[in-house]
Amino acid sequence: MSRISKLSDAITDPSRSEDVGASVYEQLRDDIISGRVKANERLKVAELAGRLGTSTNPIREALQQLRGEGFVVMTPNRGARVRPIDEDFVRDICEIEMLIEPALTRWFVGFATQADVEELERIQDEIEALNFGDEMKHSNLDLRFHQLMYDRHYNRHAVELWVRHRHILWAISRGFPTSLSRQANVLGEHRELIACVKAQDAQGAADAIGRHVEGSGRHIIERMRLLKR
Amino acid sequence: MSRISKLSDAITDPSRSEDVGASVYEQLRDDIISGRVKANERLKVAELAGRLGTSTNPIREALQQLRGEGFVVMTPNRGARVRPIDEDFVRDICEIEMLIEPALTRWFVGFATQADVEELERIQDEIEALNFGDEMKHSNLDLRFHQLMYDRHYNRHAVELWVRHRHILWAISRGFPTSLSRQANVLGEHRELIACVKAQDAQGAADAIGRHVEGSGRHIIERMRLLKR
DNA sequence: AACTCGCCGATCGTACATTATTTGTCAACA
DNA sequence: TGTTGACAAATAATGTACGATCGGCGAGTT
Repeated sequence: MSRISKLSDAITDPSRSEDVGASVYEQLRDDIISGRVKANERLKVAELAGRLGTSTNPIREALQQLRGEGFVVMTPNRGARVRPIDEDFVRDICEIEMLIEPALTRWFVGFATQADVEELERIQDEIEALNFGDEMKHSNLDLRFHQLMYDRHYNRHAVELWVRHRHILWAISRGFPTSLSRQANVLGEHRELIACVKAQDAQGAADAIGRHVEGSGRHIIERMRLLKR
Repeated sequence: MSRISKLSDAITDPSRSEDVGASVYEQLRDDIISGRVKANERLKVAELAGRLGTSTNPIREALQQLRGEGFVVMTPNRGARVRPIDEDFVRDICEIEMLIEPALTRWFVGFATQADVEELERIQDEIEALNFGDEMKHSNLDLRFHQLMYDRHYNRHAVELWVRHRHILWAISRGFPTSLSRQANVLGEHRELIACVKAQDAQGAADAIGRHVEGSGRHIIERMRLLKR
């Protein structure tokens, strides 16, 4: 396994020239999401090719894919620019999630089995035991928690949207510390969610997940503001 | 000028055989959405290049973009396959729209000016005067109608999602006749929507647009079923 | 029958050619 | 003198061609 996200701010070392391929995409995507490249900055294929130690074709294809996902905007014969990943972007995504996730959750309440509830509780116990000690582990547990609810939903398109949005938000908030207040809220909302599933209260569960998403978005935006100065 | 649009056996639409401006991307996308290429069919770059009269690079880039948008799935060193565009796909998209459009509409009710209402009524008058006589013209008018409501929304991401979904649905339903019952419903829902905007009834408007989307999706799915046999 | 080797086909990466856009220079003119 | 226009050179995107590499598949050997 040779996928090491050898970062590389503005200027990269051409040291490792072998391998790569699809990871050019990941590199560019990460650079955009994490704000290493500035908003609306022009992305020249030749320059990127030099930086990443490949030729132009992989760059071009990666840019096209990113365009399809909406991370860069391209105008004919004028190349690509990075879409600004700012507070508005986070707000936009979170607002969409505040529409989608409650709907997915509502469905889950009508579908969950006793085993599902127990699994949710098990994961939640792990999360609380970990108590935000390891960012990576916490993120994985949290992912499992929500995946358990969404993964079996029939609307694959909506779930994919959720996955993509979650990836983006995670990439943005990676490295941020989670405030104590937010930590408490996360645990509370998860517990409330489980209770609603147990009680078969679909509306309550939807409301809880709505607050969960909203709080998460708010927290990320506030962290972004802090980082700006 | 060496652009000879060398088309193309069974698969191409003869209507625009020499449209140079039509990009490779649009061609492939249309072929997928309209079902001209079968679900899960393999998309070989060399073959497509031959069919569309270009070399392989434009094809590769178009495929990458389509991958970003979710129309094809690609596995490393094994190329691209078509994501099936079936009833489930339409249902998934419509369900998402049934979440997003009401939210956008709700915002519009709180934002609309007198001039907006008048413009809506003007467009609606045109739609009714046309009375589904010309599919293309009707589609454009309908687009203007909804664009007027959504285009100024602050959540660009949500609006883009709407635009993309609308494009897909339009491409699928293009060529289908609209049933008389559906025609009546469309007009009624538009009028109801305008009335709610006038009365500043956000909830009513959201409900109306929800029914509008749901009805539209149902209609498309039923047409797809008819075409299947 | 299972495993290996080598061929075929297709993708992936590199290099090059072409075309479009931007930039810079200079001269004509008010 | 400052502005504008055209034209030329640079810059970068788009398109073409080709070799390298990987995965599948069947023949042949043990």
